[in-house]
Amino acid sequence: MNHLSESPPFIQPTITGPSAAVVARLSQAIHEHRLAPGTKLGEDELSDVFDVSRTVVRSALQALSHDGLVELKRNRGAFVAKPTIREAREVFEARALLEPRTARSATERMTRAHLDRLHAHIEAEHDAMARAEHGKALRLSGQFHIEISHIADQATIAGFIERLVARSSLIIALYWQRQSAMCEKHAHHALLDAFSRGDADDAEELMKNHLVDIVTTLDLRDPAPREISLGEILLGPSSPGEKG
Amino acid sequence: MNHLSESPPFIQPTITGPSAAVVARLSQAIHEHRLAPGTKLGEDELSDVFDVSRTVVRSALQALSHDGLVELKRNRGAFVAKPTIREAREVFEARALLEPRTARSATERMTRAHLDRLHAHIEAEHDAMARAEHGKALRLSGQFHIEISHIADQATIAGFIERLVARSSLIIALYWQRQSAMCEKHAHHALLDAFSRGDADDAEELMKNHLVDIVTTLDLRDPAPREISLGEILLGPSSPGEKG
DNA sequence: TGCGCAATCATTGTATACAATTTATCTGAA
DNA sequence: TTCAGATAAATTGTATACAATGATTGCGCA
Repeated sequence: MNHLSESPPFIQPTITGPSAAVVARLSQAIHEHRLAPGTKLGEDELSDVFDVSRTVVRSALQALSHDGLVELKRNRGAFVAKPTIREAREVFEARALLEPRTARSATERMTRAHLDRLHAHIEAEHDAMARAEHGKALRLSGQFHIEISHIADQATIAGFIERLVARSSLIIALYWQRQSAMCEKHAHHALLDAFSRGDADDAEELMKNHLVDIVTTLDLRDPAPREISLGEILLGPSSPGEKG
Repeated sequence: MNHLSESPPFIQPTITGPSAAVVARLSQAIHEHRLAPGTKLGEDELSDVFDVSRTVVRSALQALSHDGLVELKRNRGAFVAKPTIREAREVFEARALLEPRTARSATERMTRAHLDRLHAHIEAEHDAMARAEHGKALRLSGQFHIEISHIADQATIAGFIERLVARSSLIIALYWQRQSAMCEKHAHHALLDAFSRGDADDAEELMKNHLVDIVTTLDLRDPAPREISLGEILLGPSSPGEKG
């Protein structure tokens, strides 16, 4: 179709060389929910799959861990990150702090070329949805936010938003309630409309509401399934079976 | 004196093991301006100094590069990062977006223990200033902001602020104008006062102004010293000596 | 004398070998 | 049968050896 179809992932090239390719493949797989949170990422296995040495695999895993996509446990290995409910809330609080203002800045700097690019992006999202390619649709949906942050032309903040969007993908994988990603499409259309009208106030407000909507579709109620408290739940606090 | 005197650096343990120690030593040295921006960080040299293999040095350098303290140039080596004026502006725009609201949140969660801790911190800053230990004073000054972000109890945002403070240290090393860090002390005192009064509005406003003050003490005017334009400056635009 | 080129040197990037730790399996006794 | 302990296998952490790239120096030529 267009350049968005197989576009490389969004993590900017903090690292280069072969490990960058491994980072790209892994992060794309995580963003498309082909790798579920908690999945073990064995070094030998990855070096075998990608036909590179463990050295570059380890470098890639370290990079991914810095971006919050992978969790490294010493002497235990690498796992696809599994954000807790608390972390999920924090991520969207941070996004609420950064993205509305960024949408405003983007509006002020928006050019015709930018608008065309965003329009093509939404088309690609729509396409993926229509073909029921949910993973790809989700990845593109996140990338839309990143495109906006880049238009705002604040590399530092854009970097933060990239990290937050990446973690949001994991959060959605874990805590998504409904199957309807329809609202996404509508919200993105509305944003594009505000951009094309040059209405910065509206863009800021729409982004703010959009983020609230996303959180609303998540189930972030405090769950019981914490292994530590299991004994307490069954036996009451300070049971003799649990030591200090 | 107290635990703040030789406290470990603030980068939270994303990595563990020997490389964490290398990261700690290097980042502290950078924060205290003992390592100037642009300094080459040779792998062999570092592995010799810290008595570890190049493997762990490389891991440490990669971690530092992700935190923005070190710049990795492929096949060229690692250098202490040298933020441009543009990046400097971006960093403080990001801080302006995050820190005032964080100061508000911190106020709302502030306990007596937190207040005592911040008070001790300011004392340590004052001490370092009095002894003319400028590097240490600067590091503690940045750490004050990080302490506040931790009190706000938003790990994700706190992580961003840590990165921004780290880069701010480099920015100050490059673009500081006056020698007077006095304003810092006063501003921190005023913030502590707002915290102890539980005045969230005031804390937010003070933090906002404090950040503006810091930027004011920097010289972020567009400079000529770009090597590319040197020829143009001396010979006029599109001189035959420079090729496209 | 000044410039361009080439060979040498130094440094970084990658792969592999070894050490340390964790996990799984097996044996044996209660 | 079940649990504990010990041994074996698998995996990760670290060090070192080799390859590739970039910087430097010296030579030759104009």
